[in-house]
Formats: sequence, structure tokens, C-alpha cells
Amino acid sequence: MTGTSVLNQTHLLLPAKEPIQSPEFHLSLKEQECLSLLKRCKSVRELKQIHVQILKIGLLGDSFCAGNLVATCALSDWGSMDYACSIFRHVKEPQTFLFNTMMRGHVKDGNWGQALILYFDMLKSGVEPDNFTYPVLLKACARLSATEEGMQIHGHTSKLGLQGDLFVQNSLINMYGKCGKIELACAVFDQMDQKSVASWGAIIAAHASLGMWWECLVLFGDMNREGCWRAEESTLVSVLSACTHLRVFDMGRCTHGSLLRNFSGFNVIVETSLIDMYVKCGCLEKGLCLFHNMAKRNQLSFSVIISGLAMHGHGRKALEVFSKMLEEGLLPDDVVYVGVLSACSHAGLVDEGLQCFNRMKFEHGIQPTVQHYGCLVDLLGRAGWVRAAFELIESMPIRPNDVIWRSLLSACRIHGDMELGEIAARNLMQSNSRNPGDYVVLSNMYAKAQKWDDFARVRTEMVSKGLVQTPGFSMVEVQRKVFKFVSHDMSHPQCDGVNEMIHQMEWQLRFDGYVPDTSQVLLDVDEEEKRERLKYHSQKLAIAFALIHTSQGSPVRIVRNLRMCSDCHTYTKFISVIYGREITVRDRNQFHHFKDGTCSCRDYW
DNA sequence: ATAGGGTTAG
Repeated sequence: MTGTSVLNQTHLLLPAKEPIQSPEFHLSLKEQECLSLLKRCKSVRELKQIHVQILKIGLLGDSFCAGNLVATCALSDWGSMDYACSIFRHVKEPQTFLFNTMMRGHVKDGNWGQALILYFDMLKSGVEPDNFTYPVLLKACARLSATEEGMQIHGHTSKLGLQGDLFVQNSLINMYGKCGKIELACAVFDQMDQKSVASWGAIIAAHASLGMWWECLVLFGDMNREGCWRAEESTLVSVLSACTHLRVFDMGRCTHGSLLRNFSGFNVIVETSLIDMYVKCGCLEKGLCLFHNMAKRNQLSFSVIISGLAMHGHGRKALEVFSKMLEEGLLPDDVVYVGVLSACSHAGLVDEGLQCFNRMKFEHGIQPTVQHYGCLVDLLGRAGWVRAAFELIESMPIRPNDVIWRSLLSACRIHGDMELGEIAARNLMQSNSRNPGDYVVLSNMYAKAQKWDDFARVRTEMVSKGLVQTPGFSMVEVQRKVFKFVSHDMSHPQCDGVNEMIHQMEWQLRFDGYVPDTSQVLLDVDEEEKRERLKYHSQKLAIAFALIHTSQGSPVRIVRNLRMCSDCHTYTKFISVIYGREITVRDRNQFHHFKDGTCSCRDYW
């Protein structure tokens, strides 16, 4: 159709089908022509011709025609908001539909503020908004986190009697969620007579964005219970994220199942969240498998797999994946570098870590944050460069936080540096973190050095501050139930069997050359007593329980609150080979995979 | 007669 005006093509002037004549609305023939033309319009150039034609037949003042002209221009893929604005400016008496359309256009282009301004213009010129006005407008408020305007607009919807409109309610939930006003979002949600899938999606997303993971899962349960089981993909991603943060593997796997059943072909976001879930819940293999089968990977996909490999002690592999990421032309950000540096620190790759740190600053222009310094302090400290770690803390341009002092303290404990350990501990005790673990570590250092006076002084100080030593516990999943074992606590209902098993295991292990390592039992008691204490560490109770209640050869997964002692580490290596089990243990920040008598951390942790 | 809610992950 080059060169000829669309309006010359007579077939375009015919309406597509017989117009429906309703008693309320009667379209003149000209209006019908106009509408039919606009429906076929495919470019701005054609639109301009139609615009001229409308001017010629004197319909510009007609709100209906102007509205549709603007709608076509503002909302189609090829449209231009600039042109829509110029048409809009020439309409003498714009009406609701025209304002709504203009607002939609602005929102579509990401000009959230413009949409708000237009709304207030609309009110000023006395045009009454309707139920179509608010969802668009509230989306703009949500994107701007404009709480005040959002609340004001909420008021307007009530005044107009729109509080019962499902779309308006869902938009309100979303708006309050994005503004961080969770109680207001819940208030709207709770008052709804009918909830749609999107209502549940909006309230779940609102909780997810605030990190209220537990509430997310509860709401998801409520949603299913109320017969609303067809959750949207995005909602399942929020649920998956909650599972990851709470490390509830079972629920995570179920969510993966729902995704498989209800959606075909996952997008990058779904796949990345799945990988993160599997990796953080201990299934590195599954995460890697998903990662390798991804059709498309982005910065975040690499980010989760790198920090996952780090968490599981595969430092070299993490660095390999990092190089691959760079090869694929993806730029790392600060989070990726946290993963890379922690990979180096978990694997003891000191030179590589320092190299990466410089690369981050000079090649990729990323300002190191306190987290990056934290990784570096950890890297140096664990590797035995305690003094260098301390000097780094003193020279860094950011104020060190508790995490940094704690990692120095931990390094001092491992390498027996009392002087720096005391400095680190003093900094921790002066801050208001009130972490009993810090007192315990320092006092244990004194115990190890046989300084029993200092030991007593620190313990007394801890008690006088009202702090209680956190008891060590291990949790194990058996037949979809979680069982918790506390060190030396034999009050568990299944403990009879466990006690027997503990003895049986000990005999087996001794027979194969296991020697209890009592060096970490910091009590002023004899060797025999120390060995007795070691026997009932929570991890051993949990392993015994799992060996009794799971079938031969099935993997054992344990989660614990504190770092394991070196004896439990050795012990578990023996168990993995003697009982032919793969045992995964997660402590606060990393995983140990015991298999065939070795651990994935290669004894560096 | 035309039009409306969600892009979720590290």
C-alpha cells in the first residue's frame, strides 16, 4: 500500500461486520467508519492519515473518536506516546475514557509520574474517574512506592463506591505491598468477599517482597485450602523463594512438581529460583543439572550457581563457572563477586581471592562493600594469615561490622592467636550484638590455653549480661518428618534405639581405626569423661537415628545450628564409608558432603 | 463501543 492513502481503499471503509445496535449507544456511520479504520491501523503513518481524515469530517471534538484515536496510538506496539499527547492536547472536552487511555499509555511507557499528574488533572477538570481508572493508576503508585498518593487514591475509590471491584482491590493489595504497607494490604485482602487467583498472587508477592517467608507459605496453604489451586507461575516463584530462605526442601520439591504439572517450558526466572532452591537445600547435583540444561542463562543464574558451589566447598569449580560467565559476555555485579570471594575463602584459594578482589575493583569498577571485605578477612584468617586479616580490617575504608570481627575471632580460634582473638572479641562485646557464641569462643580459647581464670571471667561476664550459651542441635529428616536432637539430651522418644546404635557405631568405627579426638572438649576433666562427652554430640545422635530409620544406602541430610567439631567431622567420614551412606551436613553457612570416607570440604572449613 | 489487576530470582 505504498503511496496510496488507506482511506482510498474502499474496502477499508466498510465495517468488519454488522454493527450491534444497542439502545443506549448509537454510533453514527462516521464513528463506525472511524473505529473500523483504527482497528486495521498498523503504523503511525497510517494513523496520521486517519487523524487528518477525522479532522476533515469534523469528528475531532467527538470524544469517542478522539478516545479511540489516542487509544490506538498510545497502546499499540508501534504507537508513540508523544503523538498521543499531541492529539490529547487538542481535545476540547476530554472524557473519562480518554484520560484512562492516556494514563495507560504513560504507564506502559514507564512514565509513572505522568500518569499520576494526569489523574489529578482529571479531577481538577471535573471528569469523574471510573472502575477502569484505578487499576492503572494504582500500578503507577506501586511502581513509584507512592504511599501517600496511594492511600489518598484508596480513599477516592471508596467514595466512588468501587471498593467491591475485584480489579481495584487486587491493585490496592499490590500497591500497598510495593509500598511496604503490609498491614494495609492485608486489610484490603481480608475484606474481600471473593478472591481471585490474582488476589492470592498479589498478597503472597507482597509478603515475599518483605521477606516474610513463613507468612508466604501459610498464605499459599490457605489459598489451596480455599480451593484456589491454580497458582500463577509468578506466585509459585515467590513460594519457591520462601522455601529457599526457610530451607524447607520438601515444600520446595512439591513446588517444582506443581510447576512441572501446570506449566510447560520454564523461563529464566523460574529455572534460576529452582536452582537456588536445590542448591541451598543441599542438592548441589540437582542444581548443577538444571543449570547445565538451561536454554538461556543470565547474570543471576550464574550468581546462584557460583555462590552455591562456594557454599558446597567447590571453590575451583566456582571460579571455572565464573570465567565461563565472563566468556559469555555477562558482567558480574557486587553479588556475584561476593559468591566468587566466598568460593575462594571456602576452598582456601588465597592468591586467587586477592586477584579477584583487585579484578573486581579495577577491571569491573565495583566498589567493595563490607561483605566483600568480610570474605577477604575470612579468606586470610582461615588460611592462617591472621595478622594480615587484622591489618586489612584496620586499613579498610568501611567501618567493620560484627560479621567481620566474628570471622577474625573464628580464625584466631583455629590458629590459636590469643592476642588478636582478644581484640576481635572485645570489639564484638562492645557492639550490641549480644551473641553468646562470641563469649563461648573466647572462653574456649582460654580453656585451650589452660587459662582457667580468664575462662571463668568471660563465662561470668556472659551470664551477668543475661546471655545463655546456645545449645548445639542437629535436625534430620526421616520419612518427611524433621527430628531434632540436642547434644547430650537423651529425652527424645526414640532415644533407646539411638543409644544402642551409638554404641554399635562406636565399636565399628574403632575397629576401622577411628580414634576419638578429645582436643576440642574444653573441660577440666579426665580423658575417659571427655570421650563420653564426645559420644553424645547432637550430630551423632541424629546420624544414629537416621541409620536406624532409613533404608540402606539412602542419603542422610542433617541441618545443624553450630559449626561441627573436628571429632564429629572425622566420625562422619568413617560412617559414610562403613555404612555406605552419603551424608550431607549443613551448618550456618556451608555444606559438608561426606561420601566414601571423605568430605567435600577436604578438611578445610 | 472502546479499556483494567501480577515480571516473580541471587
